[in-house]
Amino acid sequence: MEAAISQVAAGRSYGSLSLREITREAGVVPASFYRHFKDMDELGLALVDETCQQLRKLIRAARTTQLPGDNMLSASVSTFLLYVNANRSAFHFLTRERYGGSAPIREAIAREIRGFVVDLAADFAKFPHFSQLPREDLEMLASLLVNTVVSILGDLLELPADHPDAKGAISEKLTKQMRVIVMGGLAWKPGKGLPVP
Amino acid sequence: MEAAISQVAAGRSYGSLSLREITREAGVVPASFYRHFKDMDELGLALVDETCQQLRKLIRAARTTQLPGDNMLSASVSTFLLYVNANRSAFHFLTRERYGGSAPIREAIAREIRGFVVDLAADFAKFPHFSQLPREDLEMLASLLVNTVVSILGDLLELPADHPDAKGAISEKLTKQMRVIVMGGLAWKPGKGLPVP
DNA sequence: TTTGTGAGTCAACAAATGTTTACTGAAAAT
DNA sequence: ATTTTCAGTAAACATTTGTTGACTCACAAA
Repeated sequence: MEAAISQVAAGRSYGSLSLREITREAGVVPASFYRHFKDMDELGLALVDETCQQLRKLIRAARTTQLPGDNMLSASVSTFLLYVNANRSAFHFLTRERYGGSAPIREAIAREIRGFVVDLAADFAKFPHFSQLPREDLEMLASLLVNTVVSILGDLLELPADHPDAKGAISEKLTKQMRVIVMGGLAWKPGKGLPVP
Repeated sequence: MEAAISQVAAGRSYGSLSLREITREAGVVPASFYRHFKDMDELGLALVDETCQQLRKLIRAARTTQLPGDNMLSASVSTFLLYVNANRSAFHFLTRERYGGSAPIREAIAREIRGFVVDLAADFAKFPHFSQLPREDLEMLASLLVNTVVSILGDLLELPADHPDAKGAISEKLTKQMRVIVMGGLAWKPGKGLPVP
């Protein structure tokens, strides 16, 4: 699994990796692959599972620690970006395979993201200001936030691993964008988007 | 080129396509490939160029036609989604290769997106309300919008080609998200994101 | 102590792949 | 009318690939 993920982090797409390349990098004979996975697809799904499990752990930890406050946004952003830097290859894998992978892999990742969105919407509902909004609107706001983070994540991973000033600019940009979304969300009134004939 | 793009639209990633598969689908012998491209990389870049050129044409047309107004957002969203449906395979290619492709392909697509962002920021600057903001903030808002559209586009393309009600939901969601961003942008004041020690 | 089992090796296989070289014919340029 | 160019073909090549079956061997279970 490490061999596969490191190849992906090095710029290859998972679908173009050959079984033999992976076993070669793992220092093992090709036939050994079948002792662990029946398929390349199975390996891919295992990788999605593992990386998402790690990520969920982080989110859960952040959710219990974080308390609402003034600089909540920039604090969350910087802890998130720190975590990303500590796990670049995992995020590389998820980012590249989110749309680039095979159908089952894409579905698995989409499921995870949908899960994050639902959880985040539930968090929003705890704020008095948002508690009145219908679940649909909360999820629309949550997915806007998540998509923004994911987009910026993609840009971040395209940078070489050590490029501190560009990273600073990106983190600042993400914070601003989240602030825009939050302000827009606070101004949001439900029912304005109904189809008008 | 059509052969390659249709394979990608069918769910394969470009990097996993073989030269022979492409010539086979094109109804041509493998050696003929070299009459047109020296490399698979060259084909890939040609595909990026072509699809982006088409897209730029649409944007330019929309920019001269569209006039600011009440339902500007939902109008732009629905024309855009119509165009996407008329060119699904091109967008499939761009979406899948944006992060999944080889380095030169990713760079080419990133360049195009940056171009869109800059153009959109220039459009924003024409509105009296935005004309005061620094270019950096305008681009931050523009990229927020573009990233949101691109994210939703990814979700849309995962749906089967004919699924009208889900498409309606997605278009409604995108319109709402853009409205949130615009409202947040209107409330935005520059200089609040400065580093506070 | 015997027996299983998990993880690995070796050798082999047909199939598929990228690339080259020499050849063909139609259409365009001269 | 002749020549050049363009796009295609045919055959061959050395590699690489996925997968298999028969084997070893350490170590845990019985």
